[in-house]
Amino acid sequence: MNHLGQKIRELREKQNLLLRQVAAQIEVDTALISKIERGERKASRQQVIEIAKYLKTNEEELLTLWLADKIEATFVEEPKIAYQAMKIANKKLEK
Amino acid sequence: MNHLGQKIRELREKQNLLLRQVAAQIEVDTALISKIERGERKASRQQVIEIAKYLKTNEEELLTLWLADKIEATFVEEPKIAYQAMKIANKKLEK
DNA sequence: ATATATTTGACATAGTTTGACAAGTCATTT
DNA sequence: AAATGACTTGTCAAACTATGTCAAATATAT
Repeated sequence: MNHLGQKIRELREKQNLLLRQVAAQIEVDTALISKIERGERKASRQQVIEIAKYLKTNEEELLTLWLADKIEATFVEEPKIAYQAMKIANKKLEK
Repeated sequence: MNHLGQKIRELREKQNLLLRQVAAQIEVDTALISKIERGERKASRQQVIEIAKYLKTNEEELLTLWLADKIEATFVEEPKIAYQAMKIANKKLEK
């Protein structure tokens, strides 16, 4: 889990930006960005879009990581049946 | 979506049981079972277990359908990126 | 040591989910 | 055509969960 947060942190550090700077841009508290990067809190869809814009990165890529985190959170409590359930869910996508 | 509800209805009808009978066993309102079967409401994990017991079917199989529904619900609003996100999430399971 | 950056925990509040209830439809029986 | 039985639908309060902020704690850099 936490593909999104790791990616955001990587992008932010590469550009030498502070949490506070990202926070100011997307108009939330610094603590929230910190939590998002460490996977302690989920970003909203809209926040992901704004972060992508500010970090000048591909919006769709970030949203994909965000969604992957959501999917993983769904099955993390059910390791025994997760694989089989994923297989079933996947059928929806092949159509 | 709604693998679980369809399966429950199928099992219930095969055994000629009424909604009200299932409802009584798992101690909820009939309306709730109706909604679960039609996918209007999610069953709780515990309800799935109790339904499996009462309908004399494999608990793990029902829980797998229940989880598949939850996974599908996660990506249904994101059709464009769902496939790629599923691919990423899947990596967790191959380990 | 000080200043700056980040993390943590607690909190209020906003938002969502839950299950029950009452009223509704629809099909069958009397 | 009224009554009955099975199921469905809409609404509501209560329970639960998520959200973002604040203040304080900790870590890092100068």
